[in-house]
Amino acid sequence: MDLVPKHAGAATESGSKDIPYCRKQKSLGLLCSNFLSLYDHDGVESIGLDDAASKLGVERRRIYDIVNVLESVGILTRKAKNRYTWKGFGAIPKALENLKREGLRDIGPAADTSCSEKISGPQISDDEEDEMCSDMNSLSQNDRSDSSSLLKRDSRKEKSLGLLTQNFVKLFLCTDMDMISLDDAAKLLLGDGKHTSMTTRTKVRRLYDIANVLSSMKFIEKTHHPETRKPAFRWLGLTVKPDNSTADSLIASDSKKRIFGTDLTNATTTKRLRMDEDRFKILKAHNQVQVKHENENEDETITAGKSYQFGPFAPANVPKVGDSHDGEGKEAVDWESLSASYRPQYHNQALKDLFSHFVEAWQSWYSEVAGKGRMKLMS
DNA sequence: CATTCCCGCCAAACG
DNA sequence: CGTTTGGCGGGAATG
Repeated sequence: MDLVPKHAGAATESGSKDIPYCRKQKSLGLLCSNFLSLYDHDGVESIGLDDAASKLGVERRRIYDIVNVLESVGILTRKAKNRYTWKGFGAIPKALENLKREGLRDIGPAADTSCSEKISGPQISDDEEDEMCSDMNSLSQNDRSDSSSLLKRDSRKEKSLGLLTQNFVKLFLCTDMDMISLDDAAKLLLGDGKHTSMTTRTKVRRLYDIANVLSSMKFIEKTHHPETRKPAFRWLGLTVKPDNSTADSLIASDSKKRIFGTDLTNATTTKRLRMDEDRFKILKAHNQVQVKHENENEDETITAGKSYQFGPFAPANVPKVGDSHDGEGKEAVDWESLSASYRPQYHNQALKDLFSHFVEAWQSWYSEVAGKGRMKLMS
């Protein structure tokens, strides 16, 4: 067997018409769609990375990328080495809820004792991973007291694609700005306050990756900032409100009502928060970003006029039953481009069916959720 | 030229 | 030690 065909360059004959080599055919976004379509079936519960890689015809490395971001949104969970557990789209709401809560918690506390608190140096914070289950994290703080070990903190997890994804999403869920450019996001989520060098470049690269995946799931969508012609992303997914009545879950938990309530007028200086949120605060102060209040303030339920009517997600059609012929308009999704460029090799045409299934599944899932009236759409 | 972002080297993190 | 995970950045493809 030979290794990967290396990259394009010049299509060295090699039979077959010609492989123009379209970059889009290999994008993470498309791969994500395929991945989702492939595993969103009834019997699926466990997913093997090798299996996924070979079935999707991609290198292992790519699977890690996909899986990491999907896990950040709750669709998957790492079960064991080489093994992931499929949780399904139904797990998304809960995951987002947690992310939002987490995000607000990190930003909320405006209480600051003194005004001079130079938060520099070691970010002791270690983002706990939350999640209700799994997490046998023992407090093994076997530190040798002193004894070197200065540079090298963070077990590396802090730079993970997964965390970046979560923070990126938090930005949308916990902020008032619903249009963010990757560049800004990179600056905001920058875990450092100085080395503004190539670190940002790399971060942006990662954000592009993440954005592609999230876009394929219709969590976000690329747009252009009104004023500036700069490209930015807008959140399409749904947002959940923290608490609500409807006794349903165990544990009272109830009201945390005043979570970061107070008000946005607090000009108090920030305190110490997550390294990333830290930067966020600063930028927030400079710009006019304000944290999102779960207040029922203008519920401007999406103006029914654009393509995304009620469906945060909901791909193409769907509105209701029947009507298989969408009347143009509503550019809908790009199933077109997707189907237009499947895989270069391997005559895979079953994907079309898979896509259909995917859409269908998502739809039913969505209506189920909507029926519960447990979440609320926001823009 | 600038933006997007794929590829895969190679090092941490496990067994 | 081998294997699994996955940062990280070059630089090609695209706009």
